[in-house]
Amino acid sequence: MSDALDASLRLVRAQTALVKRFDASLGGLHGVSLADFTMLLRLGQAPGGRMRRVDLAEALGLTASGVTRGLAPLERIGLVTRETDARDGRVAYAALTDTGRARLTDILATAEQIAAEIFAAPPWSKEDVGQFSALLTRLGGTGLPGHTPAP
Amino acid sequence: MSDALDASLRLVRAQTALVKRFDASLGGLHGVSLADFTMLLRLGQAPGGRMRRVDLAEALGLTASGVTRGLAPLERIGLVTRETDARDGRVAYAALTDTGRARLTDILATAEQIAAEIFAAPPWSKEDVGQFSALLTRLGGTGLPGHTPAP
DNA sequence: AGCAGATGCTTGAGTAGTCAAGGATTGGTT
DNA sequence: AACCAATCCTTGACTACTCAAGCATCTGCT
Repeated sequence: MSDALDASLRLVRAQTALVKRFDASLGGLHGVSLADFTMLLRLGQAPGGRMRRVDLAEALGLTASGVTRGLAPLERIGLVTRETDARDGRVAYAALTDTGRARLTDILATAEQIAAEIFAAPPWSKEDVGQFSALLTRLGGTGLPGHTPAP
Repeated sequence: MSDALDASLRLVRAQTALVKRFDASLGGLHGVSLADFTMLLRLGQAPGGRMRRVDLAEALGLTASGVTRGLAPLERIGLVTRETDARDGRVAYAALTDTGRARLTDILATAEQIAAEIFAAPPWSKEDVGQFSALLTRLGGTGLPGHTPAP
């Protein structure tokens, strides 16, 4: 088996393990999944804490229906609200509520901690993590805006 | 946002993109998903092309029920059969059929080609891929047995 | 003005997994 | 010999997505 195929299969395994770990900690401490957190985080990075739902889908690599379904529980528990556009009756915005913004701060702190733990053990040097991230970007993660790994 | 969290989120994105690509090509050419291929591949690596279902689950990072559900369509189309253990009535084996083995050969060739394409573009040097794979191993991918990336 | 096509969003149906519960079989302990 | 606990596997109910279809609204062309 080639290194390339080996790396591909390992990537799949690594992701499921990583998601499981985030889901366990985020779910236990804050009652949200990694997918929930990712949505909240992306909204938090947008100006005004709001985005058109279709743009959110694009930014997260989901379909429009994935966003509809994913936001529903967050709206239900009051972290996100739906807002309309005065000019265009088709579009609906997803916006962080004040509660949502506050919760996001806490959740982000937990997520940072989990990520730090994951990459704490060798062979992860600080440079490794940066390079690893850069390499992953090539694999389809356009990633999040405004982030450039430390040189 | 830390590099560690950034890398984690990119990993998730990269995996979904990679899976989509494999699924599209493998599905189009052979009618199987990446998950199907992974199951067949693991069986193919086992002595006699057969494993206890519970061991297959462990090897793939799935639950026992995930294996039951995942193997069902492969049994239905005749790539895998169920075998019993003469000594222990509880266990059931999953075994590649001759057809399954032949199909696996073809599918593997396609998978190798896809992986090669994915890692063909810069910044992927041969060493990068090997190191990348080694780093991924730390993230929970125990990976597949018997593979050591080229030095 | 009015229509055609594009855009934004939701919904129904399907897929791939999880967990929890349950049935069958085995093996160890008395 | 009889039971109790552990092991293997499947099934029902759920989650989180996908795609395809559908509805409402907007925009550009005539």
